Amino acid sequence: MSTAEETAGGETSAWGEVTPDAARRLLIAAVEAFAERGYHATTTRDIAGRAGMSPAALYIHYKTKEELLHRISRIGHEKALEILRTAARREGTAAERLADAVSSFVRWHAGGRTTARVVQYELDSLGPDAREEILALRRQCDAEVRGIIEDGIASGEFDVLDVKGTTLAVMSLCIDVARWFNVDGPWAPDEVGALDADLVLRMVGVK
Amino acid sequence: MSTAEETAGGETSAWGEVTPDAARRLLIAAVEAFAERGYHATTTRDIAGRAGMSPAALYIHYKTKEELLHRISRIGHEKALEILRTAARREGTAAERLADAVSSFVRWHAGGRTTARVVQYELDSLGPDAREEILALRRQCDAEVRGIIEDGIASGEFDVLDVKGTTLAVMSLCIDVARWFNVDGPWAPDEVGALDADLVLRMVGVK
DNA sequence: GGGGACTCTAAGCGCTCGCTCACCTTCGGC
DNA sequence: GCCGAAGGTGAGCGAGCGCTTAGAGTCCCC
Repeated sequence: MSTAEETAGGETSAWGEVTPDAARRLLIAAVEAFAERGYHATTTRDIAGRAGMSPAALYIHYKTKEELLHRISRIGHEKALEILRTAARREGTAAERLADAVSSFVRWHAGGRTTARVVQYELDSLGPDAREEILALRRQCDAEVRGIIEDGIASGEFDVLDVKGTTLAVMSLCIDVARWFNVDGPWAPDEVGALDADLVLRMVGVK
Repeated sequence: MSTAEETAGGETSAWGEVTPDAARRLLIAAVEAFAERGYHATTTRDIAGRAGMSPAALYIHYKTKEELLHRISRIGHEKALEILRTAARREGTAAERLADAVSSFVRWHAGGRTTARVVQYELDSLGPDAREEILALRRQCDAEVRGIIEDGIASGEFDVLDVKGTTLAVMSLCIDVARWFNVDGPWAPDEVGALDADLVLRMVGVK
């Protein structure tokens, strides 16, 4: 049960808010199809077929194919933001919070690679308005990470030359996991999370 | 340095080997179109139009639209490999060679973002045979970076826990530049290259 | 048990896609 | 000055696209 299980791993919880059931099945089918082939190469017939429905059924629940991508992007970014926000606001030193943020964010990208891939790489397929809405969420994600780094500098824990650039690099490390991570590869999401957390701490001058 | 210059920056040199002139113009037009809209969202009419030709002219020089992507991917990966190989084989300490590799590789991704975007993110749009050929080049790129890191460990310069994971992280940092870099943004390619080189040296435990 | 809301389907519309084909130029060699 | 190759065009083919529509099945409330 590769696909269903992978999607179930940490993602169905996020799709739980999507109702009714048929709409959720279509959305999950769309995530899988977009992740595999890309938004433009995916046909509405393919999405409906994966959900076990006729092509027309899609349009009962969604106005257009783009609305599916929009919904997926928004829910995915909200989940990403929640992950980072949780890590940023917990108790602990800046180093602990940064390591927590990176490892959980990386775990999300690795374990939910299907969703993460769509969320991170299909943004440009959205129309201008939808893209701007999603970009605002993305800036909030950046801000959470930057906040932790600034805290660490203020407390003297971190030694950082360029806050904005280092923040971008941290995000790069996390997001790029969605590009290369392979479920059948040698790593478990936990391992990549721990490894990248260690590397990020080195980047900010801890140890 | 708009599109023409950006393309000229480090890329037309690479396209110089493409002849005749019309074939090169089509190829450059395809790079721009693929980078802007993605492979599947780009039409052959758009490519031909950008090159100032009729839609049919494309098929005099290329058998299919996919052949264009294949050619772009191969030439781009060969250029990337050449950049990394040059840095890996120069004189100097492992730290100097790693910093050189990262900064020049990042400069290529930032300055030639148009090409790099196609090369790094449109791989899955190729057919199985072509993809496998390109993946072989990509593995060679990884190997060059891993080689430098292993040299640094052997010489005692670097302190690295996981060679394979650290190599992947270094590549992530470089490649992801193609996703976020904006020509009109606050950074010059040189600056990003220097910043990321510094961060990578921290990751391998130098300083 | 009849009516309305909701869900889904079969069929297909209009359009654009990748690609082809018949034909037209341009030009160097003799 | 004629000829064949090379490089180009306008028109258009078959296919598949996103999406619509007319109508059938199902369920719940009265």
